[in-house]
Amino acid sequence: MAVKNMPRERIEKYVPRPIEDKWANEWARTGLHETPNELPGKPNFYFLTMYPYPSGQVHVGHWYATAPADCAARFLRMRGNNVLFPMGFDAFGLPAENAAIRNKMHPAEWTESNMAHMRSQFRAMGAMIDWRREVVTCYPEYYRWNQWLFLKLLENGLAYRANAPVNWCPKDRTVLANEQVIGGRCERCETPVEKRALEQWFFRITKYADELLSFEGIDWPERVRVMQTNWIGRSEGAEMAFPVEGHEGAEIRFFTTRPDTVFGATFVVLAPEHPLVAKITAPDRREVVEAYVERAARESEIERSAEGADKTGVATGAYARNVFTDELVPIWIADYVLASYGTGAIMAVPGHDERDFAFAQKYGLDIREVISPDGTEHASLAEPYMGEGVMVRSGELTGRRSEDGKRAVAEEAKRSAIGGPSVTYRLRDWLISRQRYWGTPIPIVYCDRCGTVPVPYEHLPVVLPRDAEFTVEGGNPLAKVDAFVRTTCPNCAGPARRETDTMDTFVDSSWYMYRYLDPKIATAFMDKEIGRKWLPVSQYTGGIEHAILHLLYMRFVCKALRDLGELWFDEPALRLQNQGMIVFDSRKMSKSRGNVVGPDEYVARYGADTLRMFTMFMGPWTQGADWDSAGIDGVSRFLHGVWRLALSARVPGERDEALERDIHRAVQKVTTDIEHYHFNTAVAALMVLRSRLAESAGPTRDEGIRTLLLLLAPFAPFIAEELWARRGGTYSVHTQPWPTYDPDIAKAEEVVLVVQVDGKVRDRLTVAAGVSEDAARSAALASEKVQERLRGREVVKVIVVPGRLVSIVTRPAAG
RNA sequence: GCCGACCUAGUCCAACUGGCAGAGACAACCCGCUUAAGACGGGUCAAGUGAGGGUUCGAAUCCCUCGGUCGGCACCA
Repeated sequence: MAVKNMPRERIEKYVPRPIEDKWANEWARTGLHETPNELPGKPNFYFLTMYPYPSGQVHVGHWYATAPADCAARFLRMRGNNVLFPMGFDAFGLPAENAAIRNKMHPAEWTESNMAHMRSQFRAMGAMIDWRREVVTCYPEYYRWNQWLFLKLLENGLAYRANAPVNWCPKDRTVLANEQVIGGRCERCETPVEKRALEQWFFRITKYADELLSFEGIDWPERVRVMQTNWIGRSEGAEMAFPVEGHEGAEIRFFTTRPDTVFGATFVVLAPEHPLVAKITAPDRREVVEAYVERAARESEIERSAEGADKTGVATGAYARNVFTDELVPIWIADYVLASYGTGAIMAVPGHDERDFAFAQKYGLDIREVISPDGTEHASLAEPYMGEGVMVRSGELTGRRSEDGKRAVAEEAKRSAIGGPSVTYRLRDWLISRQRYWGTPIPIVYCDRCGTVPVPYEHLPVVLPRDAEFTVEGGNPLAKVDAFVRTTCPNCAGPARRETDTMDTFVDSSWYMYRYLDPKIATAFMDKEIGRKWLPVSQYTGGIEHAILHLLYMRFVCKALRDLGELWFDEPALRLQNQGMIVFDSRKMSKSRGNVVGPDEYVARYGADTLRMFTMFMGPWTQGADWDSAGIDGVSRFLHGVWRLALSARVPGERDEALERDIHRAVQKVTTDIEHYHFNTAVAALMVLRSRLAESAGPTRDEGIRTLLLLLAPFAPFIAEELWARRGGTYSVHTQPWPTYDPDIAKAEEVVLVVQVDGKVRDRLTVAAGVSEDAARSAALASEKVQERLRGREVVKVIVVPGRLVSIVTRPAAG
């Protein structure tokens, strides 16, 4: 190759670090990342990415989340939008408290120093963060609005206190939301969770269950929608009640999705925690029942499910009347019935439910067929039949389709005032109380005279006291701070005690996107004037691990605030894009596993630009990746190559139309790839363009280099800025308009047309790109090689795919 | 157990609405540069798409069965 033999030009070596430091300073000095609330002629675009927990270092997981998001945000800015890309810290939470116990350092100090370090790391990354808008949730300026939110919800019946069996983590010594219990274990420390009955505060998210099932008007990934839908778990059916025999007024209420099977309800099962258990248990069964209830309370969910399909239970000795068959059926208790779902009781239909079948078999209870697939009665059932069919042994309803029977039974229940059609959800109300120090104090005071009294709005914030003792024995340090606990009642001025529970940190993150707009405003949770310019969020990105928890709470709070007249939209974020998780050796990275990969050494060795591009190059962003730094050299070589290319001397030559086409193609490819978050293929397109330009000459080469730098800017902002400046471009490359492309130029002039005969490629013809179907067909049929194959055969069919191929189908010629 | 995603060169990954399996990168190998190694630059090599079946002129792509990996849910009545 000609280029190869030319004397190598002496070009200064690319040394990333000094350049990156220089531009980071320059950007800060010139306020390049400060987004105004309005920019004439440019529409606002709110690009939100999930804020991190200030664990102490920005690890590669954060890079994986942030660098591609930043790339997309920068792209949108170059495309003419006024883009807001804020960042903050989810600064409350357990690790700070645990660190306090370990290191004798106050959680506030620990958090503060972590945030300082992480801010500088984000700066090194080059992300276009507008730090003037930073939100830090552990500052009173922030959390006073958590308290305000709590009071608002309380005022409107959306927050309440209840004694409920809750998930208790014995290690963290706090209550957990259902969402924080993974497989019966604490999400954080993996300790088996216990059940405890405690007075706790809840947010009434279930009120919005149905609305949360609708994703209308928002463009969210199917995967997240499915996960949230399953989590909410809407079930349609009927609620009904059977009276308890010999206990006037007592009845067992239950929910069923199969009211059509009620004629097969041969017993009733209560959860061990069901309030009626003590009342109805027969005297001779009392001892056994109490022992069972006690054992069930003691056992963790892990222990319970460890018993697997082997169901346990005891009879109460009491009976209920199945009002449809008019039979007396025994009432049992068993822990396979959950107190927290439906009414905590079921009608058991062993013939048509797997669990009830197993239970009935074990305890010798009646199994009756009431739904038959074909309408014929069977004497016995070898296994339960769960499908639809024809009702049998069902009184007046015998012979009906089970689908109709559902409605008929529910209506009958309504007519006889024992129940009616009903909907139940798997979703439970959101338990927000945490027995920990490092969180938002719940603004409630308990007064002996006035009871539970909300702290008046004008007394907010209830400030978390600084002095607290953090001990290994745990318990809530806040409860031991006398000066905090002891207070006066806002109502009667008498002595009172403060609530010492703090809020779940998911409360903080359920509305932080509103606070970014003006984190300083002291008169409201958000500056609504500014809010109208930005909200709802145009694009939200974040880890798929938040598909349920955070994203559901955030939607709920948005709807609640809307109903309180504080917001004017139904959904907080119009579009959502989830990146996959970054793992190490196929395992989640976590501090406890000690497999967290720190990015700093890579930044030191290769520069931030290389690491940024590498996080985007590893594979499809949505898919996640196994961290393997093996490929990072490829990206590094690419940037070195761009450096040499951009600083090389001009090469004299003619205009190059083929190169021009390649440039337009690259612009097209990179543009559409970023739009679809296909960063990996966009990087590949940049690599192609670089190598094409490296072997080119003339004015088109110069234009191409300019275009390459513009395309590179969102990916590798530092080197792009440096090279742009060195080539005489005006500051900053990041405020230049994004290059445009002409699809006509990008299109190839000539294409290779593949000609198949009976599925085998027989010839390739070079034809003009826009060639008509007819022309393609005749060209193919005219080909000599094709003619050879057609000898003695008859053409049955010719398929033409414009610009791609001609497929000729033949059969032996007749005769 | 149920639901979903994924499985393509040694490795990570591309491939539009079904149309010649390859864009890019790593590794390996070769060449250049170098006293040498490394670094750097240039090049070469490589799979018939997890297995089996089906639909189609044509399947990595659509359908069915099975296997593997990873998620979500998991006694939810």
